[in-house]
Amino acid sequence: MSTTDLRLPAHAARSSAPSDAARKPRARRSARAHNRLPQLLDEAARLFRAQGFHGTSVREIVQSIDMLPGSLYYHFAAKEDLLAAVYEEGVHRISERVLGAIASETGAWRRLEAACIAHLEALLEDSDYAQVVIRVRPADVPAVAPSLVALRDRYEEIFVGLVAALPLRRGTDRRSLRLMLLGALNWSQTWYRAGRDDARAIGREFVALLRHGVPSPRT
Amino acid sequence: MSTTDLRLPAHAARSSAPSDAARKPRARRSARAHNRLPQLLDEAARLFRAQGFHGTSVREIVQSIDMLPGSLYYHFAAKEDLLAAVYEEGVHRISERVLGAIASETGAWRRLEAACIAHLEALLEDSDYAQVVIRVRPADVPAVAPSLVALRDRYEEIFVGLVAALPLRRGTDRRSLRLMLLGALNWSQTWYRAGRDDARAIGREFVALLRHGVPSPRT
DNA sequence: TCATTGGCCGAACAAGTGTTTGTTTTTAGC
DNA sequence: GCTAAAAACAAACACTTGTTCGGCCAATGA
Repeated sequence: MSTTDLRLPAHAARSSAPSDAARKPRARRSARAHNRLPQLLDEAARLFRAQGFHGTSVREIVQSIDMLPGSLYYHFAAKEDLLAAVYEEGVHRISERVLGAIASETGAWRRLEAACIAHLEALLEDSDYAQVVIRVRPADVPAVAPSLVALRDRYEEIFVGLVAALPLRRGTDRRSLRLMLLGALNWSQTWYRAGRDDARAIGREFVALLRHGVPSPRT
Repeated sequence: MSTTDLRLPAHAARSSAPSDAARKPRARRSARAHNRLPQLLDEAARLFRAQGFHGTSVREIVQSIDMLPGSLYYHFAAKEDLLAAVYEEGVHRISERVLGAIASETGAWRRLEAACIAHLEALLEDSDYAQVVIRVRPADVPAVAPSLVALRDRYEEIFVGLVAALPLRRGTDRRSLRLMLLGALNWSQTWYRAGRDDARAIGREFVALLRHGVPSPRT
């Protein structure tokens, strides 16, 4: 399912012939019981989210799970590939959540609203992985930037579809609509504070504002 | 005019008595002919905007203006204070631009629109300074974070006023309105591409969407 | 003309960076 | 129980990071 060309460490290099056609799906490496890759990813997500990519050192990441810096390079060829893995998982989680939310809804506007709420919940109250997707700029990680952009674009395709389904007057600029909505949603990461704000309420409010406009007086 | 408690280098320390009342406005240090502080700030803004704070080293900054790393510390006590200076200048520039734009407009909605367009122009097509304000997160620069937040909050007060002036139905949540609008505007930094997109058009479009809502069919 | 000092150089410092390599321990399959 | 691979250790490497500090020189105001 992995679409990023994630550069793996040397020991996991492609088997043999450089031009072997019919490459197997390459079953995920056995995965033993004692494998701290999940914890490694969790910690990386936590720190990348809180401090960004350049603001987080590999020592910081491995320290909190009692691992040594060098051990990271058994799992990933470089720090940037660790970020790529976290990012991919983040996109995966948001996608799942959003797709799940819209599946049970009918009606273009209700589906869009459900998607926005799910997007926000994942972004504000859920996992660190999702937040990394919004927090870290692909340009900060040159080696894997194209992969990250591709992932994000593919995710936003969901919203392209949702907006396309809206019953709008002919000639309406649906791109602006989408960009405005997603921008407002994503930026909420800046001002959102748990307890004070509520993801569901924000999502509903923003969609309503976009749908009906701001309520004008004496109407 | 400086509101950030910008920690200056040692040679510019407060004169003498620790508890001297009636402190002079402290006229800006003489500023000789040969002073490359402006170029230093320009380069810092350029790089902080493109690569973020942690992604930019002090050597990178001074190198492009043929300065040595140590010389930076004649002007600033720390790298973080350089960022603070750039940030402050950025807020100053956006503020000037926005205030200038709304001064010549009457009518609450027209003023808001003018402000958004000016905000976007500064953010997308104008100076690096303004972009730093949106790009760099205060949390990335702990030592001066409070100052940065205060600056940004003070700037956003302009929009609080503009939104407060809108003729809306009683009970409308003006905070959501403002957050949605500013969020959408700020996030445009992510997808905007010079040539393809146009700041003025984006501003007009977003304000229109917020005012009237999306145009529904057969109305 | 001369003392003053703003502005910067030159050279280093200690700490931290991502990464490599050889080796050891642990686990799974036969 | 033996073996082969997985997973991680231990210890370094080469380099970059932000920062310090003494000295130097040109410009400035008297």
